[in-house]
Amino acid sequence: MKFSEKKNLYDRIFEAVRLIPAGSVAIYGQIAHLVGCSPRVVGYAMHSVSAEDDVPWQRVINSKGKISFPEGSEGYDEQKAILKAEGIVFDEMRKIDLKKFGWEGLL
DNA sequence: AGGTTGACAAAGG
DNA sequence: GCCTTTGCCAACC
Repeated sequence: MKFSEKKNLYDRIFEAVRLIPAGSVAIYGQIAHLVGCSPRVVGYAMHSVSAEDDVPWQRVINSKGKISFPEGSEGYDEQKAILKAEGIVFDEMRKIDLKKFGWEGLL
């Protein structure tokens, strides 16, 4: 029994994202694998998340280790601020070192 | 009911 | 290392 698969797919994705510990980040593909669907759906679900939801969507980034928002946008700035507050470090290219902060999942 | 879109990923050129 | 193509699956129009 992994997650509440009785719920909708989005809810499963949200739960998976909630499992990400502070100070770590996960890529879409990882979440997708956890819930058993394609990364696109994860991205769509993230966009569907509301501020009222208790989902740390900011800890979910793309496989390049970068924030999936266009730089200079509100979402980008906010997400970067939160991640920095959680201890995530950005390099010169504004990328996150997945070697250190990459979430190992349920490993 | 059907076509398009999407905060993506992996492989190929 | 960058751009293009393919796969992917659910939500949205």
